[in-house]
Amino acid sequence: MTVRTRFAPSPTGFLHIGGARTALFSWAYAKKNGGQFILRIEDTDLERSTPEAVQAILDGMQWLGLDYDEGPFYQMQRMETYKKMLQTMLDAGTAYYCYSSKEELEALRESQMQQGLKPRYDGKWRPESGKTLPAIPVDISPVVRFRNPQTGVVAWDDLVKGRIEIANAELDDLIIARADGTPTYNFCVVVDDFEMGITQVIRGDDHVNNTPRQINMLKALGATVPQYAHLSMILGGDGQKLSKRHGAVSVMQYHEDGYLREAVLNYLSRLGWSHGDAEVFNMQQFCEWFDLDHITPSAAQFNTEKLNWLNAHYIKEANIDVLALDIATRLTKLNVEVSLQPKLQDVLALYRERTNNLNQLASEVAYFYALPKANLADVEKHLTPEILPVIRTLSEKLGIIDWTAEAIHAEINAVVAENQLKFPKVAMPLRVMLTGNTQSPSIDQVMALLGQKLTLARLQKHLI
RNA sequence: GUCCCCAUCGUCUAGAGGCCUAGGACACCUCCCUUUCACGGAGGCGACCGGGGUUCGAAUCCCCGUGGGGACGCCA
Repeated sequence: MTVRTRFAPSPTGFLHIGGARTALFSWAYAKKNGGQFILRIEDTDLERSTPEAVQAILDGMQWLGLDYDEGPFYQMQRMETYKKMLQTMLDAGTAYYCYSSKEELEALRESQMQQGLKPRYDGKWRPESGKTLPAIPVDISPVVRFRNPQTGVVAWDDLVKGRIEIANAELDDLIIARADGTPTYNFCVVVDDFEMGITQVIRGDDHVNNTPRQINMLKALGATVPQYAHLSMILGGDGQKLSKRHGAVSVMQYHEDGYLREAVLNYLSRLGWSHGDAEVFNMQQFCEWFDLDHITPSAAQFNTEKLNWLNAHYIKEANIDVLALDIATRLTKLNVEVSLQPKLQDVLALYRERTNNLNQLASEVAYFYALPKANLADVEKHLTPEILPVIRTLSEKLGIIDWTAEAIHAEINAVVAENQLKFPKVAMPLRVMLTGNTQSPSIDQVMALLGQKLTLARLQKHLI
């Protein structure tokens, strides 16, 4: 049987890091096994689903390069199918109408909680042989409930967590269609996973408790039960759960914040999954290696430091033209217009090894295209009255040489020797004057790249 | 409260009874390189939650604690 996996987010917000990892693992599992990966938008919650969120999820998937073979399917467009299935179950007696009001159920829940019981439906409207159902109230439109078995156990061999068994006695008759007739999550999932022929359901840990109910419904429908793999959650850097209020961040935010998709992908791959000592690998390699056997069942904490390290690695490895395109965009956001000279690719070649972030890289190279403003403390510290004459002499000599890093280096060396100075004594003021910074690559290389004209002009400004 | 899940360095993890005086990676520290800051190179610090079993032998298996997390919606 060919492998078919799916990613089924609800469009109530952006694609966050946990969802992205779930999608990544499902995607990789399909790729690894030559199967299909399906995207399904679970938008049956009219209250909270938004088209913006749908778009945000699609954008996130695209940025990460998680392409799907089928979909996106939208559950709201599949109502006919759900209604048909609902009727089938009603006819078969595996589902029934329930006229209990919300208030009634609320009261029930409360009293059960007080008694220290697990809150659950009391089965008031559950048809039973020999049982007389209450009179149907006229003012209540009914919900539909699944008639869950009351005895025995539901068990499955979770591909991540191992065997899990739950007594049916722990389960109650869940609502599968609301009073307005729309089906609920647990029912749609079951119908879709069944009809879409999903073979492995890879999803978040928080669905473990839904699994036994879904298995029971699948069985009631006569469907083959897929395999399940429940991924543990990703905790924030502080070890706390991620939520809208606490640290949950859109994957697109990582793009904004200067991360390369390759770094995010590689990082996410290693969160909860491993392949021996392998740390750095691309997605092709990942798809070859990926398996469910090496997923950790415990929760993982997000660690920005390691992401940064991977980001540094991928910045070094990136195709220089692709990198230049990205950095040019970021420079534009900094109101810096990239000119033809010096070539951005050359600048990046000199700078890319020194950073772990694209935004940082952009701001570090900005001075090539816009006049830098050195901070006062640096100016005072390095542009001393003693050194300025030396720089002036150097500046004059620089005006008449071949503009190569070697020649520049030789000139600096010459003045350093003449004045019996140390190299940094001259290099530092040059840095401040030319880059506005006290940190840069070799100053001779910077000057070579900046060009003779710009270099002399910037020096001149400080020598007046 | 009830049910379910989890537990190796600060963090991500390797580990399927002897290969473990527990390996790798990030971070941290030291040194080297050096034209500043990085990069890079070489070292270092650092963990099997506790207690009982099982076994010749347990990080690995079992039980009990403890701690953490999840679920208990006409949300997904």
